[in-house]
Amino acid sequence: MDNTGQRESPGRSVSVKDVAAAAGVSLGTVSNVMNRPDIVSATTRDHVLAVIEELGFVRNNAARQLRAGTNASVGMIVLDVRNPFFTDVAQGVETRLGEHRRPLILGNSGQQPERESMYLDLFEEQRVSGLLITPVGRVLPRLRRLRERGTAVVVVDRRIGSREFTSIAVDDKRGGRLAAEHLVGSGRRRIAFIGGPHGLNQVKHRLQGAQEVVDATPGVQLSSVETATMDAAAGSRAVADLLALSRNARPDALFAANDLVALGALQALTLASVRVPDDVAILGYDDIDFAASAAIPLSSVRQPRDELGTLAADMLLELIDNPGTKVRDRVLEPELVVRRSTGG
Amino acid sequence: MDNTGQRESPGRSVSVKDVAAAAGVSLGTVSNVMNRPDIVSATTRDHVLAVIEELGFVRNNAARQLRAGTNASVGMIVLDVRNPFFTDVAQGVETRLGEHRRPLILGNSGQQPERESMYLDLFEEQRVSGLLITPVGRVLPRLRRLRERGTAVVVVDRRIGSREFTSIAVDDKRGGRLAAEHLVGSGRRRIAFIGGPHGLNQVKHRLQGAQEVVDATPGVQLSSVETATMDAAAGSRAVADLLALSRNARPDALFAANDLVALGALQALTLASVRVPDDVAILGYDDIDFAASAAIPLSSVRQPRDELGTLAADMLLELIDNPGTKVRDRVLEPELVVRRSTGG
DNA sequence: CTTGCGGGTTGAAAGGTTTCAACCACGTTA
DNA sequence: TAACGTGGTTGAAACCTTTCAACCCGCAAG
Repeated sequence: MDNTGQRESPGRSVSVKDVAAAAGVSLGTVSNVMNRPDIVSATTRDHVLAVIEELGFVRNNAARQLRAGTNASVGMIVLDVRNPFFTDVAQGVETRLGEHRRPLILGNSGQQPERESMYLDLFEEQRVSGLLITPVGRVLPRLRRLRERGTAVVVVDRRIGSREFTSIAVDDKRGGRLAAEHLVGSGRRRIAFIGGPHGLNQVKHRLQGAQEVVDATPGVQLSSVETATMDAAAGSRAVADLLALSRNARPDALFAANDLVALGALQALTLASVRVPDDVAILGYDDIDFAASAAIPLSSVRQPRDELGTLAADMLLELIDNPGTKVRDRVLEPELVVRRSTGG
Repeated sequence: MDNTGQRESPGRSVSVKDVAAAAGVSLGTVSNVMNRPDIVSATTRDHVLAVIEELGFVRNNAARQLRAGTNASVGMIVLDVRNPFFTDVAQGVETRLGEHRRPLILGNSGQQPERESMYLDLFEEQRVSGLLITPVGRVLPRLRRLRERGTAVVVVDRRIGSREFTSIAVDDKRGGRLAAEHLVGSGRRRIAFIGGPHGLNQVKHRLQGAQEVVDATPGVQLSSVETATMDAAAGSRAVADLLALSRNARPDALFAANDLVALGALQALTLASVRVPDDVAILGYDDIDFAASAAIPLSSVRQPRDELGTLAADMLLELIDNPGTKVRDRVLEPELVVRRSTGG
């Protein structure tokens, strides 16, 4: 009550009880000041607030959550924080959630199921009120359980086949078709797809879309190099493999499953003095900001990533506020952006 | 006890009490199974684990934390998630923490003091065991309070003048000198620094370093365009301003406070048909992965970002395990990477 | 036969908040 | 004058886990 504040003993921290004592009110009143300021008289309210400030009281969230049973935070598990596509999406989510005073807790699976699982544990134990996830491993049972517990779940950038969970994604098959049509249309005949693992739906569908177009066009062939991850290094390695092929077996176009892979491929090709787009065209996916400023500006299939983020957040908020909302499955359209790497 | 598991009522979730009842043991034993498995007999342990699994019990972290008084999580507040430099650092931190089974909760201030403050509130209420922060606003008092409460604090990528907090950073003044020396050495005479706000120490020191070199070299002048943020858009805008200058007042070299700004500047110059590096040289900072693959590969002052991340994590862990550790102030050395944008 | 010991287990307290029924003081209405 | 609201405030219960002293039981030592 009369200590000088500064030298707070590091052991125990100030609790509502201390505040109540110092302010000469009951414990419940202090709580009311923080949670329903309107029902407490102006004078006591101001007084209590002053005491709180003076004592440096900070509510213990664990206790609050335990009693109240709710946690405002939302968890998000992304595939790869180092991929600007995901940070852009996360950014969109974060700002929208921020408007509703909900913190976003970001977890990075890095495409590893174990890490994804670790973050699921964390969020589940934490009882977050909502979860946004771009799944890697077999997480459907976990998600079901989460939802049974009352956690809102939105699957991002991937369509869960069984319309079981609300999801938002960009039409990957369509993106694959756009890509292939463009490459074929500009005269390419031997297309190589680079990306992986094929277990990821994003990858699979983009490849499928391309395959459809190729199948429908005589004289064009599509091969595929499966990678373990989707970063620039993987792109470079894939190109190394392709360059090992005999000259006329080599592809004349690369379709990369994302821009990082494409940029890696571009670098490797340049290093090997292969001319882009003359000898080989390159087409990426996502249209991250860096695609436009690449050595050879990169053509890419653009995903509306801001929209993806804000819409995902909106759907999640809706689901949190109104758990009865029925499952929705929004699909956004990708868009082809032609630049120099494909001869634009 | 005999419900089919699947149709768990969505209201109340399974608690230790339920597990204890179902397993026919006491509540304390269940807790022991989870926290000190070694002291409980193998048979009961296995049995309890089986029941846990069957009932889908997930410990309530709020209650655990309240009672145990500890939270394994570590919070980190970065300046800008969309800047690959920071995600690279965060990545390093995350993997190192992961090895110690500590989750990392990432908050993004986006260079906005209010958001920084919001995340500080969050982490403080959450009673995280450690905090990594690249500060924007005036947060010293907050940090002091945090530490008084027993939270380990490490300041990242910025040196707090008063050796009050453990910190790790890269020598920004040195970086500024390296940059200026290189530009001056390759014959440039009118250098413009782009970045901001100058309130950020990173920015200020890089500018100071450059200034020192310029001051020591007759015939060379340094001007500065202050920006509100440090993204590509800011770089483009700054260039627009510079291009408005009369032809012979224009700088012949740009030193950007980070690579994003540099890339933005590069794009704007290209668009305006200014030749890089012939008419204007550009030098960035950070050496993010995309610098090398830019249209004109970007020279840059490289910061050892992986090291920054892992060392920061190490220092924090040390501080958590051993709160008495005395304040340290590590400074890493930047390194100049010359590429084509400065005529390499 | 008693005592001591040690591995397992139990039961209850404790932790800090929110919530809610009860209560109070003080006008207002019948 | 009695009954009734009403705006504020109170006190205790409840949330779910961890922790720790106490206890139990079987066995070895004295």
